[in-house]
Amino acid sequence: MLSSRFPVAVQILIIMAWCPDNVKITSELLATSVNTNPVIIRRIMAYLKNQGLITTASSIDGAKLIKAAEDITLLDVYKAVELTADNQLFGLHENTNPHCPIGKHINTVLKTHLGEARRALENSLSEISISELTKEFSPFAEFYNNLGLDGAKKLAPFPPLLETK
Amino acid sequence: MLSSRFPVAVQILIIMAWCPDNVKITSELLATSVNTNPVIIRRIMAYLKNQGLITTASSIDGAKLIKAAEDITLLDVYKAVELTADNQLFGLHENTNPHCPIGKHINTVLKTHLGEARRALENSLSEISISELTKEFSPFAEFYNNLGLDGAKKLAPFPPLLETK
DNA sequence: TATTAGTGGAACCGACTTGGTTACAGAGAA
DNA sequence: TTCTCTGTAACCAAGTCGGTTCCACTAATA
Repeated sequence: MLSSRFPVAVQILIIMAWCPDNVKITSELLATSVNTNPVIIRRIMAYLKNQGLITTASSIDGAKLIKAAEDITLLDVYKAVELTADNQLFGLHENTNPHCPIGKHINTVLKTHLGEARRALENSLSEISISELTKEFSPFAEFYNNLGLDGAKKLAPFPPLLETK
Repeated sequence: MLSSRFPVAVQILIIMAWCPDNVKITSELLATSVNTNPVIIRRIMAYLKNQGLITTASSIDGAKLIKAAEDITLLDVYKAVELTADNQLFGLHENTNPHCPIGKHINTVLKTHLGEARRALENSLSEISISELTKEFSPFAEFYNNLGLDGAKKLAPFPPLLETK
Protein backbone atom coordinates (compact mmCIF):
# COMPACT_ATOMS: atom_id res chain seq x y z
CA MET A 1 0.00 0.00 0.00
CA LEU A 2 1.34 3.41 -0.93
CA SER A 3 1.66 5.89 1.90
CA SER A 4 -0.34 9.10 1.64
CA ARG A 5 1.88 11.06 4.01
CA PHE A 6 3.58 12.85 1.16
CA PRO A 7 0.46 14.21 -0.59
CA VAL A 8 -1.11 15.15 2.73
CA ALA A 9 2.05 17.04 3.71
CA VAL A 10 1.88 18.91 0.42
CA GLN A 11 -1.75 19.78 1.01
CA ILE A 12 -0.90 21.07 4.47
CA LEU A 13 1.78 23.36 3.09
CA ILE A 14 -0.40 24.62 0.26
CA ILE A 15 -3.12 25.57 2.71
CA MET A 16 -0.60 27.29 4.96
CA ALA A 17 0.79 29.24 2.02
CA TRP A 18 -2.61 30.00 0.60
CA CYS A 19 -4.59 31.17 3.60
CA PRO A 20 -4.66 34.87 4.54
CA ASP A 21 -3.00 35.85 7.80
CA ASN A 22 -6.28 36.14 9.63
CA VAL A 23 -6.91 32.44 9.26
CA LYS A 24 -5.63 30.44 12.19
CA ILE A 25 -3.96 27.26 10.96
CA THR A 26 -4.72 24.48 13.42
CA SER A 27 -4.47 20.77 13.02
CA GLU A 28 -8.26 20.61 13.13
CA LEU A 29 -8.62 23.07 10.26
CA LEU A 30 -6.16 21.09 8.17
CA ALA A 31 -7.82 17.84 9.15
CA THR A 32 -11.12 19.19 7.87
CA SER A 33 -9.64 19.98 4.47
CA VAL A 34 -7.83 16.66 4.22
CA ASN A 35 -10.85 14.94 5.74
CA THR A 36 -9.01 12.99 8.39
CA ASN A 37 -8.21 13.06 12.09
CA PRO A 38 -6.27 15.99 13.61
CA VAL A 39 -3.78 13.54 15.11
CA ILE A 40 -2.86 12.35 11.63
CA ILE A 41 -2.16 15.97 10.68
CA ARG A 42 -0.04 16.54 13.79
CA ARG A 43 2.03 13.47 13.06
CA ILE A 44 2.80 14.77 9.58
CA MET A 45 3.36 18.31 10.87
CA ALA A 46 5.93 16.88 13.26
CA TYR A 47 7.92 15.71 10.23
CA LEU A 48 7.64 19.13 8.60
CA LYS A 49 8.60 20.84 11.85
CA ASN A 50 11.55 18.53 12.31
CA GLN A 51 12.71 19.39 8.81
CA GLY A 52 12.57 23.12 9.59
CA LEU A 53 9.73 23.90 7.20
CA ILE A 54 7.11 25.09 9.66
CA THR A 55 6.58 26.14 13.24
CA THR A 56 3.66 25.08 15.35
CA ALA A 57 2.20 26.81 18.39
CA SER A 58 0.06 25.54 21.15
CA SER A 59 -2.91 27.52 22.28
CA ILE A 60 -4.15 30.39 20.18
CA ASP A 61 -1.52 30.94 17.51
CA GLY A 62 -1.65 28.92 14.36
CA ALA A 63 1.16 27.17 12.55
CA LYS A 64 3.43 29.20 10.30
CA LEU A 65 5.76 28.53 7.41
CA ILE A 66 9.41 29.11 8.25
CA LYS A 67 10.70 29.08 4.70
CA ALA A 68 8.95 31.02 1.98
CA ALA A 69 6.63 28.95 -0.20
CA GLU A 70 8.92 29.73 -3.14
CA ASP A 71 11.80 28.07 -1.30
CA ILE A 72 10.01 24.86 -0.34
CA THR A 73 10.20 22.24 -3.06
CA LEU A 74 8.40 18.94 -3.32
CA LEU A 75 11.77 17.35 -2.66
CA ASP A 76 11.96 19.06 0.73
CA VAL A 77 8.54 17.70 1.57
CA TYR A 78 9.34 14.26 0.23
CA LYS A 79 12.53 14.02 2.24
CA ALA A 80 10.75 15.26 5.34
CA VAL A 81 8.02 12.65 5.36
CA GLU A 82 8.96 9.75 3.16
CA LEU A 83 12.60 8.87 3.08
CA THR A 84 14.10 6.32 5.39
CA ALA A 85 17.21 6.88 7.43
CA ASP A 86 19.54 5.67 4.69
CA ASN A 87 17.85 7.74 2.00
CA GLN A 88 16.92 4.76 -0.12
CA LEU A 89 14.05 4.62 -2.55
CA PHE A 90 14.36 0.92 -3.27
CA GLY A 91 14.79 -1.92 -0.85
CA LEU A 92 17.61 -4.39 -1.18
CA HIS A 93 17.69 -8.05 -0.33
CA GLU A 94 20.29 -8.41 2.38
CA ASN A 95 22.24 -11.58 3.12
CA THR A 96 22.72 -12.60 -0.49
CA ASN A 97 25.03 -15.59 -0.94
CA PRO A 98 28.65 -14.38 -0.67
CA HIS A 99 29.86 -17.56 -2.36
CA CYS A 100 28.10 -16.56 -5.57
CA PRO A 101 29.95 -13.78 -7.42
CA ILE A 102 26.68 -12.16 -8.40
CA GLY A 103 25.14 -12.51 -4.98
CA LYS A 104 28.26 -11.07 -3.45
CA HIS A 105 28.37 -7.91 -5.56
CA ILE A 106 24.79 -7.38 -6.67
CA ASN A 107 23.93 -4.85 -4.00
CA THR A 108 26.96 -2.69 -4.71
CA VAL A 109 26.09 -2.64 -8.40
CA LEU A 110 22.43 -1.97 -7.74
CA LYS A 111 23.12 0.84 -5.29
CA THR A 112 24.99 2.71 -7.99
CA HIS A 113 22.33 2.44 -10.65
CA LEU A 114 19.30 2.73 -8.42
CA GLY A 115 20.94 5.76 -6.85
CA GLU A 116 20.96 7.38 -10.28
CA ALA A 117 17.28 6.69 -10.68
CA ARG A 118 16.58 8.12 -7.25
CA ARG A 119 18.50 11.27 -8.12
CA ALA A 120 16.45 11.63 -11.29
CA LEU A 121 13.29 11.45 -9.22
CA GLU A 122 14.62 13.91 -6.69
CA ASN A 123 15.76 16.35 -9.36
CA SER A 124 12.27 16.34 -10.77
CA LEU A 125 10.72 16.90 -7.36
CA SER A 126 13.14 19.73 -6.63
CA GLU A 127 11.90 21.66 -9.65
CA ILE A 128 8.45 22.19 -8.21
CA SER A 129 7.87 24.59 -5.33
CA ILE A 130 4.89 24.94 -3.04
CA SER A 131 4.28 28.43 -4.40
CA GLU A 132 3.96 27.04 -7.91
CA LEU A 133 1.32 24.63 -6.71
CA THR A 134 -0.40 27.43 -4.84
CA LYS A 135 -0.75 29.37 -8.09
CA GLU A 136 -2.95 26.63 -9.44
CA PHE A 137 -5.45 27.49 -6.76
CA SER A 138 -5.33 31.24 -7.36
CA PRO A 139 -8.88 31.43 -8.76
CA PHE A 140 -10.17 30.10 -5.49
CA ALA A 141 -7.88 32.34 -3.47
CA GLU A 142 -9.33 35.43 -5.14
CA PHE A 143 -12.81 34.21 -4.50
CA TYR A 144 -11.90 33.67 -0.88
CA ASN A 145 -10.27 37.09 -0.51
CA ASN A 146 -13.28 38.83 -1.99
CA LEU A 147 -15.41 37.44 0.77
CA GLY A 148 -13.62 39.46 3.42
CA LEU A 149 -13.48 38.52 7.04
CA ASP A 150 -17.18 38.55 7.74
CA GLY A 151 -18.40 37.20 4.43
CA ALA A 152 -16.16 34.22 4.84
CA LYS A 153 -18.47 32.88 7.49
CA LYS A 154 -21.08 32.21 4.84
CA LEU A 155 -18.92 29.55 3.31
CA ALA A 156 -20.33 26.60 5.20
CA PRO A 157 -20.23 23.63 4.90
CA PHE A 158 -16.54 24.14 5.49
CA PRO A 159 -16.60 26.03 8.79
CA PRO A 160 -13.12 25.38 10.23
CA LEU A 161 -11.38 27.15 7.36
CA LEU A 162 -13.40 30.24 8.11
CA GLU A 163 -12.43 30.76 11.70
CA THR A 164 -10.33 33.87 12.17
CA LYS A 165 -8.21 35.00 15.05
CA MET B 1 9.60 -1.59 4.87
CA LEU B 2 10.83 -1.33 1.32
CA SER B 3 10.05 -4.31 -0.86
CA SER B 4 13.02 -6.27 -2.18
CA ARG B 5 11.11 -7.80 -5.09
CA PHE B 6 12.68 -5.42 -7.57
CA PRO B 7 16.35 -6.05 -6.69
CA VAL B 8 15.74 -9.78 -6.46
CA ALA B 9 14.10 -9.75 -9.90
CA VAL B 10 17.13 -7.95 -11.29
CA GLN B 11 19.45 -10.50 -9.71
CA ILE B 12 17.43 -13.31 -11.25
CA LEU B 13 17.71 -11.80 -14.70
CA ILE B 14 21.41 -11.11 -14.34
CA ILE B 15 22.08 -14.70 -13.41
CA MET B 16 19.96 -15.93 -16.31
CA ALA B 17 21.84 -13.67 -18.72
CA TRP B 18 25.20 -14.46 -17.21
CA CYS B 19 25.15 -18.23 -16.90
CA PRO B 20 26.43 -20.39 -19.76
CA ASP B 21 23.88 -22.54 -21.55
CA ASN B 22 24.95 -25.66 -19.75
CA VAL B 23 23.77 -24.28 -16.43
CA LYS B 24 20.19 -25.22 -15.65
CA ILE B 25 18.37 -22.26 -14.19
CA THR B 26 16.01 -23.51 -11.53
CA SER B 27 14.28 -21.66 -8.75
CA GLU B 28 16.48 -23.48 -6.29
CA LEU B 29 19.65 -22.34 -8.01
CA LEU B 30 18.45 -18.76 -7.99
CA ALA B 31 17.29 -19.07 -4.40
CA THR B 32 20.78 -20.18 -3.41
CA SER B 33 22.33 -17.09 -4.96
CA VAL B 34 19.74 -14.77 -3.47
CA ASN B 35 19.84 -16.75 -0.24
CA THR B 36 16.13 -17.22 0.16
CA ASN B 37 13.39 -19.79 -0.40
CA PRO B 38 12.69 -21.17 -3.90
CA VAL B 39 9.03 -20.22 -3.53
CA ILE B 40 10.01 -16.57 -3.17
CA ILE B 41 11.91 -16.88 -6.44
CA ARG B 42 8.99 -18.55 -8.18
CA ARG B 43 6.65 -15.81 -7.08
CA ILE B 44 8.92 -13.18 -8.57
CA MET B 45 9.51 -15.27 -11.69
CA ALA B 46 5.76 -15.38 -12.14
CA TYR B 47 5.79 -11.57 -12.46
CA LEU B 48 8.62 -11.73 -14.98
CA LYS B 49 6.89 -14.48 -16.90
CA ASN B 50 3.64 -12.54 -16.90
CA GLN B 51 5.48 -9.53 -18.31
CA GLY B 52 6.90 -11.65 -21.14
CA LEU B 53 10.52 -11.42 -20.02
CA ILE B 54 11.20 -15.08 -19.33
CA THR B 55 9.87 -18.56 -19.81
CA THR B 56 9.89 -21.23 -17.18
CA ALA B 57 9.80 -24.98 -17.64
CA SER B 58 8.80 -27.70 -15.33
CA SER B 59 10.88 -30.82 -15.09
CA ILE B 60 14.31 -30.81 -16.51
CA ASP B 61 14.62 -27.65 -18.58
CA GLY B 62 15.64 -24.47 -16.92
CA ALA B 63 14.15 -21.01 -17.28
CA LYS B 64 15.11 -18.91 -20.29
CA LEU B 65 15.10 -15.25 -21.19
CA ILE B 66 12.59 -14.40 -23.91
CA LYS B 67 13.95 -10.97 -24.70
CA ALA B 68 17.68 -10.40 -25.15
CA ALA B 69 19.43 -9.02 -22.10
CA GLU B 70 20.19 -5.89 -24.13
CA ASP B 71 16.47 -5.31 -24.59
CA ILE B 72 15.44 -5.72 -20.97
CA THR B 73 15.73 -2.47 -19.04
CA LEU B 74 15.39 -1.89 -15.34
CA LEU B 75 12.12 -0.15 -16.16
CA ASP B 76 10.75 -3.39 -17.61
CA VAL B 77 11.68 -5.19 -14.43
CA TYR B 78 10.35 -2.43 -12.21
CA LYS B 79 7.02 -2.40 -13.99
CA ALA B 80 6.81 -6.16 -13.86
CA VAL B 81 7.20 -6.51 -10.12
CA GLU B 82 6.58 -3.21 -8.42
CA LEU B 83 3.97 -1.02 -10.01
CA THR B 84 0.37 -1.12 -8.91
CA ALA B 85 -2.52 -1.46 -11.30
CA ASP B 86 -2.88 2.30 -11.77
CA ASN B 87 0.84 2.82 -12.36
CA GLN B 88 1.27 5.18 -9.46
CA LEU B 89 4.48 5.76 -7.57
CA PHE B 90 2.95 7.88 -4.84
CA GLY B 91 -0.18 7.26 -2.86
CA LEU B 92 -2.93 9.85 -2.66
CA HIS B 93 -5.25 10.62 0.19
CA GLU B 94 -8.72 9.89 -1.10
CA ASN B 95 -11.90 11.47 0.20
CA THR B 96 -10.49 14.94 0.70
CA ASN B 97 -13.08 17.55 1.62
CA PRO B 98 -14.91 18.64 -1.55
CA HIS B 99 -16.17 21.78 0.21
CA CYS B 100 -12.60 23.05 0.49
CA PRO B 101 -11.28 24.32 -2.84
CA ILE B 102 -7.86 22.91 -2.11
CA GLY B 103 -9.18 19.62 -0.86
CA LYS B 104 -11.37 19.37 -3.94
CA HIS B 105 -8.60 19.87 -6.49
CA ILE B 106 -5.42 18.79 -4.72
CA ASN B 107 -5.33 15.31 -6.18
CA THR B 108 -5.73 16.52 -9.75
CA VAL B 109 -2.89 18.98 -9.28
CA LEU B 110 -0.70 16.42 -7.55
CA LYS B 111 -1.28 13.77 -10.16
CA THR B 112 0.12 16.09 -12.82
CA HIS B 113 3.29 16.97 -10.97
CA LEU B 114 3.94 13.64 -9.34
CA GLY B 115 3.41 12.04 -12.72
CA GLU B 116 6.30 14.14 -14.02
CA ALA B 117 8.49 12.90 -11.20
CA ARG B 118 7.50 9.34 -11.90
CA ARG B 119 8.37 9.74 -15.56
CA ALA B 120 11.78 11.11 -14.59
CA LEU B 121 12.37 8.02 -12.49
CA GLU B 122 11.18 5.72 -15.24
CA ASN B 123 13.30 7.43 -17.87
CA SER B 124 16.32 6.86 -15.70
CA LEU B 125 15.45 3.22 -15.17
CA SER B 126 14.88 2.72 -18.89
CA GLU B 127 18.45 3.77 -19.65
CA ILE B 128 19.95 0.75 -17.93
CA SER B 129 19.71 -2.71 -19.43
CA ILE B 130 20.32 -6.08 -17.87
CA SER B 131 23.21 -6.63 -20.25
CA GLU B 132 24.92 -3.50 -18.97
CA LEU B 133 24.65 -4.79 -15.45
CA THR B 134 25.92 -8.16 -16.58
CA LYS B 135 29.07 -6.51 -17.90
CA GLU B 136 29.95 -5.45 -14.40
CA PHE B 137 30.26 -9.10 -13.51
CA SER B 138 32.39 -10.01 -16.54
CA PRO B 139 35.54 -10.66 -14.48
CA PHE B 140 33.70 -13.36 -12.63
CA ALA B 141 32.11 -14.69 -15.82
CA GLU B 142 35.55 -15.26 -17.34
CA PHE B 143 36.71 -16.95 -14.23
CA TYR B 144 33.68 -19.17 -14.35
CA ASN B 145 34.07 -19.99 -18.03
CA ASN B 146 37.69 -20.91 -17.54
CA LEU B 147 36.64 -23.59 -15.13
CA GLY B 148 34.93 -25.60 -17.82
CA LEU B 149 32.17 -28.05 -17.19
CA ASP B 150 34.06 -30.37 -14.93
CA GLY B 151 36.19 -27.84 -13.11
CA ALA B 152 33.10 -25.93 -12.20
CA LYS B 153 32.29 -28.62 -9.67
CA LYS B 154 35.17 -27.49 -7.55
CA LEU B 155 33.48 -24.22 -6.80
CA ALA B 156 31.76 -25.29 -3.60
CA PRO B 157 30.45 -23.92 -1.32
CA PHE B 158 28.05 -22.75 -3.97
CA PRO B 159 26.97 -26.07 -5.41
CA PRO B 160 23.61 -25.32 -7.05
CA LEU B 161 25.15 -22.89 -9.54
CA LEU B 162 27.44 -25.63 -10.69
CA GLU B 163 24.92 -28.23 -11.69
CA THR B 164 24.82 -28.74 -15.41
CA LYS B 165 22.33 -30.45 -17.61
C1' DT C 1 -6.18 31.93 39.35
C1' DA C 2 -9.21 29.27 36.61
C1' DT C 3 -10.62 28.50 32.03
C1' DT C 4 -10.00 27.46 27.38
C1' DA C 5 -7.80 26.03 23.10
C1' DG C 6 -4.60 23.58 21.04
C1' DT C 7 -0.28 20.70 20.82
C1' DG C 8 2.42 16.47 21.52
C1' DG C 9 2.63 11.94 22.34
C1' DA C 10 1.43 7.34 24.01
C1' DA C 11 -1.39 3.37 23.37
C1' DC C 12 -4.15 0.64 20.80
C1' DC C 13 -6.82 -1.20 16.71
C1' DG C 14 -7.84 -3.33 12.10
C1' DA C 15 -6.37 -3.78 7.51
C1' DC C 16 -2.80 -4.62 4.59
C1' DT C 17 1.94 -5.95 2.84
C1' DT C 18 5.97 -8.67 2.94
C1' DG C 19 9.34 -12.40 3.31
C1' DG C 20 9.34 -16.89 4.70
C1' DT C 21 7.76 -21.74 5.14
C1' DT C 22 5.31 -26.09 4.37
C1' DA C 23 2.58 -28.88 1.61
C1' DC C 24 0.80 -30.76 -2.46
C1' DA C 25 -1.08 -31.34 -7.20
C1' DG C 26 0.48 -31.47 -11.86
C1' DA C 27 3.61 -31.39 -15.90
C1' DG C 28 7.18 -33.48 -18.31
C1' DA C 29 11.44 -35.98 -19.25
C1' DA C 30 13.98 -40.29 -18.40
C1' DT D 1 6.73 -45.42 -13.26
C1' DT D 2 9.97 -42.47 -11.21
C1' DC D 3 12.16 -38.23 -10.60
C1' DT D 4 12.51 -33.31 -10.91
C1' DC D 5 10.72 -29.07 -10.89
C1' DT D 6 6.89 -25.71 -11.25
C1' DG D 7 2.77 -23.41 -9.61
C1' DT D 8 -0.11 -22.35 -6.08
C1' DA D 9 -2.52 -22.41 -1.85
C1' DA D 10 -2.37 -21.81 3.06
C1' DC D 11 -0.43 -20.07 6.89
C1' DC D 12 2.77 -17.31 9.95
C1' DA D 13 5.35 -13.37 12.15
C1' DA D 14 6.70 -8.85 11.60
C1' DG D 15 6.14 -4.46 10.05
C1' DT D 16 3.47 -0.33 8.11
C1' DC D 17 -0.30 2.60 7.85
C1' DG D 18 -4.44 5.38 8.76
C1' DG D 19 -7.37 5.96 12.32
C1' DT D 20 -9.01 6.71 17.12
C1' DT D 21 -9.05 7.71 22.06
C1' DC D 22 -6.96 9.61 25.89
C1' DC D 23 -4.24 12.65 28.60
C1' DA D 24 -0.48 15.73 30.16
C1' DC D 25 1.33 20.12 29.03
C1' DT D 26 1.56 24.93 27.30
C1' DA D 27 0.06 29.39 26.52
C1' DA D 28 -3.22 33.02 26.07
C1' DT D 29 -7.22 34.94 28.22
C1' DA D 30 -11.06 36.10 31.16
